[in-house]
Amino acid sequence: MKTRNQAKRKRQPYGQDDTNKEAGDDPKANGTLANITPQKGINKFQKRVASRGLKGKDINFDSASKLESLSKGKEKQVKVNIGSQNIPKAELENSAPLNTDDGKSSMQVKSESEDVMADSDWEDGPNSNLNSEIDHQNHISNNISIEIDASPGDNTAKRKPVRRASAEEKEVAELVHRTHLLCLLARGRVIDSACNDPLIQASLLSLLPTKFLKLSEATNLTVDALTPLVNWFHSSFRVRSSSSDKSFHSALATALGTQEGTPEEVAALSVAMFRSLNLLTRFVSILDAASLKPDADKSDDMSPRRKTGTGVFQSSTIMVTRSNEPSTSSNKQFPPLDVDHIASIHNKQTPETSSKPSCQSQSQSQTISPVDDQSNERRVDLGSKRKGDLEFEMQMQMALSATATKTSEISNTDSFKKLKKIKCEEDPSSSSSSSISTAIGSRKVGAPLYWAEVYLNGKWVHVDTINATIDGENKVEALVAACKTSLRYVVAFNGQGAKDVTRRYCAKWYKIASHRVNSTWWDAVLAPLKDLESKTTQGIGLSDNLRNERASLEDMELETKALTEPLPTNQQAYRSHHLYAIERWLTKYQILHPKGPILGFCSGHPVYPRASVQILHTKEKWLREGLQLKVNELPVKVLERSVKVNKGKVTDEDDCVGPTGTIHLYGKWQTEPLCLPHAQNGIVPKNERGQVDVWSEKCLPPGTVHLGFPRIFNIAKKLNVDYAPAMVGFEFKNGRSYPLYNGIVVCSEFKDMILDAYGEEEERRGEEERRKSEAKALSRWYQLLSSIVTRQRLNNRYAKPEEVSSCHKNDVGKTNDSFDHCSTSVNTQDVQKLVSLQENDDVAQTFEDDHEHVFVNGSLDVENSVRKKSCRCGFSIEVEEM
DNA sequence: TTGCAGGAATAACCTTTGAAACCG
DNA sequence: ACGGTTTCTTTGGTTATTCCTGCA
Repeated sequence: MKTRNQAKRKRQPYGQDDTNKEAGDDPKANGTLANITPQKGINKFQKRVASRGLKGKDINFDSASKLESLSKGKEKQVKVNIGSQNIPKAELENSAPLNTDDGKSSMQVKSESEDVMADSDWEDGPNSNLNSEIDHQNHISNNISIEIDASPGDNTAKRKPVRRASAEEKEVAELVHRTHLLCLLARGRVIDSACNDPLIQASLLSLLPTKFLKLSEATNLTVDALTPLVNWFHSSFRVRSSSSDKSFHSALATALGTQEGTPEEVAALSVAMFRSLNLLTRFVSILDAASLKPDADKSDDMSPRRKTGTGVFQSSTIMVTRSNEPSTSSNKQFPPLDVDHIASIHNKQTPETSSKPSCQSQSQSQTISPVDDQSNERRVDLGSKRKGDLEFEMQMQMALSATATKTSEISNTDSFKKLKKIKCEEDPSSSSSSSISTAIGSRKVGAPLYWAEVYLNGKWVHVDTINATIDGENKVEALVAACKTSLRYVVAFNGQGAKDVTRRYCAKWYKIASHRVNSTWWDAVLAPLKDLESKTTQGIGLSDNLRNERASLEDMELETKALTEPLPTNQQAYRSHHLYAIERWLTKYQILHPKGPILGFCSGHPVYPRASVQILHTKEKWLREGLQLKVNELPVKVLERSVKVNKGKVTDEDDCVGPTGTIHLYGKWQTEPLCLPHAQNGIVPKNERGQVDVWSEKCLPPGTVHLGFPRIFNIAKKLNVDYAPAMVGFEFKNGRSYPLYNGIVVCSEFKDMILDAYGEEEERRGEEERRKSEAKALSRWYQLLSSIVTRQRLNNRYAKPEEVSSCHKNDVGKTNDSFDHCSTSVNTQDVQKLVSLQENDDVAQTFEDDHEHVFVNGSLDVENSVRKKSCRCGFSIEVEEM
């Protein structure tokens, strides 16, 4: 049996910690990719999309987003439906005492709308004082909408209504997120396997200048040795922002032929090239999955692409679907610090780009122009791009043109010279930002989404040929952030396997942790892939030992990185930081134990390791976990009992804070495994209520067992065995909690005896039930047939001769029909006997008269102490047995 | 302009073992 | 007076999270 609490825990938790606890629900049992089906997510997602299409008028996303745009000062007419409580403003004003369940939101809307509507037509509306109560009710029950004419000057519209995601929306978002992740993983594996194609590798080798061929024989390659190769590749392969609908493998071949492709293809080609040179190489991709949080997807969900069903799941280029995050401000396109040079380009380029954009940039501006037919590139929804976005994209394209065509014939304006100059001055890694490629349809333009990792001298080295960057793992995060992409999952693919290497590229794990899916699930998904990845011997014949060493070395490296994260400088980060904590952000039920060591300070607050944070519980709650307090332990924290507990009781007594007015909390270190009194002489130790609280098996007194069967207490009682009702939880109803019982607790030695007797008793009960139901059926047949016989007899006696024959026929027909339907449950012979009995004149005579029923004792229902008595005429009554 | 702190708002979670009135 | 039955009632405090505002 499930208590309410247990049932409620199905709800999706917010926190990361809680998320991990939820692992039990996850499809991790078999750990293979095939077993972790995205079907549930797809179904829910489709359902949601479908429902969105129909529910345009609801207060949900649609209205909320309309109001949101209203708040941004655009003049719009907005319809607001407040669920079923849609009351015109005039009524709202005149019905102050109106007490509705949703009264709060009604009033809220009212106050927020008052000024908005001051100039509206509402003033001319009918006087609601004239409305009768009935009219009023009608208004409420009919779905009336409020129309608001908002003008930019309205200051009440400044504050947009806050609509928060429900638990269901969160669940859907998470399922979509998981499904998307699985799709992206699958995509990564496709690319990885394409990189192993011998034909492609051979073609790449044939393209390679001979001086690089010797790299394949070198043993101790350094980063520097790779630089010329990377530069050569960077200059030989151009990044194009379009994609085709071809399979990835053939698209890759095409890209190889034209030496031009999407970032994904170019990165894949670079991986293939390294592999062709016998370098152990991974294809690395940022899995930019749909957001885990519902709100972040709001703008996306409204986009036509998803609405028409050609979204993430059907796109052939999953990696480059549109951004999930709404663009908020053009200024945010560039971070202030780490990528200063981008900002400098931004500043320098703006006047020139706006005045004379190059033809190249125009031809590449398919993300801006909705009517670009110059190429067969996919058309992309304009969405809600603003001036800042457009500017940014133009500048990006300028930058792109500058690098992608630096050896070609395209205009060689001053701006390009400047770009190149900047590029040369900067170190190779930061130059990447000026030569950022463009992902089609993405507002996360230029984010490095794909690169390679080459295994050099015992270390996986970041190699981004698209941006001509080597060993720039520390810069990826800043670049990604600069391009409004989130670096939540960085996955390295190799040998049909995959490994999460996010840690290598992420300095501030606490910032992304909450945007990542439940780690238990993710680890379970990756476990088989990680195995495949570590087993791969791509190009190098490694022994098992060496491979394991390599894998564990990397694991250690990532682990070290995870454990040595720098202290955040803002306090808020410590609220849910996985490594550090400060005292002020601890909850009521948390404490630092031991209080130390101090790892540093943040705004004057000492920083402690998160591992020192301990959960506190009351004595009772520890008991439920099978733990009891050690002797002489004092509470580490004492809380004032909440007002509610004292409410309704005599306040005078409770004003003085005594032991009853406080809550004593203890830490786990103050507890020990539960040591309950042992059952003795067949007597079950009971609590003060004469029962046993069975929160779990741990809470059972030693020597006893829990028999969770209905009615089993009867058996124990009958056998004269000592027992206690098993209280298994609470049901919360009507503002109160009721204990839930499930079976009994008895001493172990009686277990078999009771179970045997219970089995027999249940068998007997089942038999009795069946017998009763048969008897009931028989009795009903009896009644039916009696009435038919009576009717027939009346007809025979009083009806005219011609009617008799027809009536007789009808009745017989009816009876036969009934037999056809019910003969299975009732012995037909019995019924026939009854019929013949009733046809006997003597009996018929009895019924014919206004006879007095004569009841004979029928069956007794033992459970309800009800005896059923029947008259021979078929009439029966139920009598309670005293 | 940006990031942070702090406050406010909100959704979800957690709570956790009758009593008074009535009637026969 | 007593014992059994019916009716009443349908939380609200705490926490996590997010949004907003003001400030540096």
